[in-house]
Amino acid sequence: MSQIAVTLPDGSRRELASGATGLDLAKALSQALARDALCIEVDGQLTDLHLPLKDGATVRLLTFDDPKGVNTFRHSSAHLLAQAVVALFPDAKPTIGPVVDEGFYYDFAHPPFTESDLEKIEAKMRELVKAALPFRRFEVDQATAKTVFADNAFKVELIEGFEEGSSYYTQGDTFKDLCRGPHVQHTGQLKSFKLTKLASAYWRGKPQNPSLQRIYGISFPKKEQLDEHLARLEEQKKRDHRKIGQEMDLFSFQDEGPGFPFWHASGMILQNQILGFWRAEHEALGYHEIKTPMMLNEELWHRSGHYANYKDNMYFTEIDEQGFAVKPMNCPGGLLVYNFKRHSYRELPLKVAELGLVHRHELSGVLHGLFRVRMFTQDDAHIFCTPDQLGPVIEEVLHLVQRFYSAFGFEDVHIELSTRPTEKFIGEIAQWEQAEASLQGTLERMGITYKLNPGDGAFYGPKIDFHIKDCMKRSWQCGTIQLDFNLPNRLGARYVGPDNELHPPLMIHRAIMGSLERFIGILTEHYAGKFPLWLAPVQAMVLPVSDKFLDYGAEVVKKLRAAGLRAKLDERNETLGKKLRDAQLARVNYQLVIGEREADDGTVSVRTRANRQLGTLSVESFVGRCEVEVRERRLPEGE
RNA sequence: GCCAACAUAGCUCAGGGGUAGAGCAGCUGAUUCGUAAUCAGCAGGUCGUGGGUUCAAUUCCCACUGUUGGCUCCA
Repeated sequence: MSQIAVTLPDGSRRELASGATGLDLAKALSQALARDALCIEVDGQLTDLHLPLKDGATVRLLTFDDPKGVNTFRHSSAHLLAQAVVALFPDAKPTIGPVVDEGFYYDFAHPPFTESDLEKIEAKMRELVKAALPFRRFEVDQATAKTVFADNAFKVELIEGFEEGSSYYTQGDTFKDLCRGPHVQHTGQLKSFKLTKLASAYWRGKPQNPSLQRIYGISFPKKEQLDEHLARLEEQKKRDHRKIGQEMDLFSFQDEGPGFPFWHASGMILQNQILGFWRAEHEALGYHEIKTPMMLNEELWHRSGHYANYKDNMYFTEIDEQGFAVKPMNCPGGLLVYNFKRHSYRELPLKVAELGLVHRHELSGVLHGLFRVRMFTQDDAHIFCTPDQLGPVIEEVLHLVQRFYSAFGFEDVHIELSTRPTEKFIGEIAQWEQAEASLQGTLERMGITYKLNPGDGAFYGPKIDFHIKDCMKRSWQCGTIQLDFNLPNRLGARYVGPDNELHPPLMIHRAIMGSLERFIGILTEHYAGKFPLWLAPVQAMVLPVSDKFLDYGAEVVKKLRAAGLRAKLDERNETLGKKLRDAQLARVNYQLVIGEREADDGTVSVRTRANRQLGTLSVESFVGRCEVEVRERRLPEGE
């Protein structure tokens, strides 16, 4: 047979010479495709372009535009990295080099690398790119594979773990690496890359295994894409909430309390504004707010099951010879309040909110600004209801969550539904299925798109998680709705039904922000510290053109404060330019310049943080304008 | 917790085996200023903590504390 035919994604057929490869197909289609194609999908199987095509196959050429193409590209980049490392450090043993969300990494058995090693490795990689070494695939049986990689115990271990034979790839004459593939055509395609981080990691992630040196990198086909990526990282660094938090005096961390944030006055304004909004939203829906103690008798945590499952993350102490634990969660305390009196079915659904300060002992190495702390405020609520009420209750929470996020400008919300784990779960399967159907039905009725994670639920119930995207396209899991078939039983929660019998209520844990502290961290980076007026710690700075107008300035500030605005007077003996600059750098929403004209007319000259002149306004009309902006919780525009 | 790097003035950072430096912030004074940095002067540090080496340590070594980046992604 001298001809084969393949089907292309658009359904058309293409005839090729027998033995033609994916690359031949790409060449036949277009010059650009021959250059940009990274790998090919043949009957749903990813494979290499240099391999012959099967007659009658359905094929799809993949470029960097396809996520699978990105994967192949970055994976090949990891191999390029390994090749460079081995060339420079012949003793280094490559282990694994997978693709991750932000690029790729490769782990080597080798003493720690230094930053200057990274530069050398990058230079070697560029050399190898220039050489445009082809990737070639070889399939071998296990025994052969073991001889090929006999000098690398890690690879041998991997090979021993494989069910079938294995494959390896060469890049030029001197480098080969065990790999499932596929890979790009040649190293010349892997032009734009950057090694970003050095780290150590354990072989297979287990602390008892040898420690490996991990090198992280990122790569793109085009330099502009790399530059754009690096610019984005730069922007993220500029917006780092730890840096802005320091600049704006929002919070601090002290050696005396690692992982325990100290909230400064400006940061408390953010907290109080957010919580004011939060409370208003909850009150409107008939939530009751409670507050339970930070420390409770250890015996409660045994009964609740937290001791058994969570004690490594809890803080313990002793009071009057009794063991006590600092609460890592609010639910047991909340249930004590629920159990304090008898409840009727007529009270359900009962919605009980708690802004609970919880402490969790996180490993010292994972602490990270406000994003990972050991003490935080959960915007918790527990809803007690009957199974029949589940749908409407969930619908109300979904609306609330979306309204809440949208107030901060988070419109891109991604929702995931996690269902019963296959093993290790409590409760009846029928109960799970009813609840899952109810959650799923509600999501679908509301026309919400969501991702289903079968088996990912907690052992005590299914859950819905909310992920928000910040303006830098980073995703953050914040809100959660978790059904709990466990705790009401463990702690004996009941209500009296219409049948005058006692029944366990269905308990729902839910949070919108998750952690207030972390949410403020996210907001800080999302807004780059340029908070909307309703949140801003300092909303207006009054700037006298000279200290002759300090008295009038004080009068203006007094009026603004009387109207509920957070205003300050810059009393320093500085030039106007200096005061403007400092107010701008302090991210104050409005700069109010006052001089002779304004003092005479009772006005202020208004300049916005976005550097727009609003002209001269009477103090009253400026206040009116701000009141509207605050009431509507208007978001900053184009700053 | 583990691996690595780092810790110098309120902040950002330079320096280096022999009495510690800059810019900004602060204070004092001059200037009285119209939309992103006025000028001059002053003050400010047990160089994270503890130990060791040395005639001498902030600098070199060790430990501790804290911070930073990693520690799920499987050839």
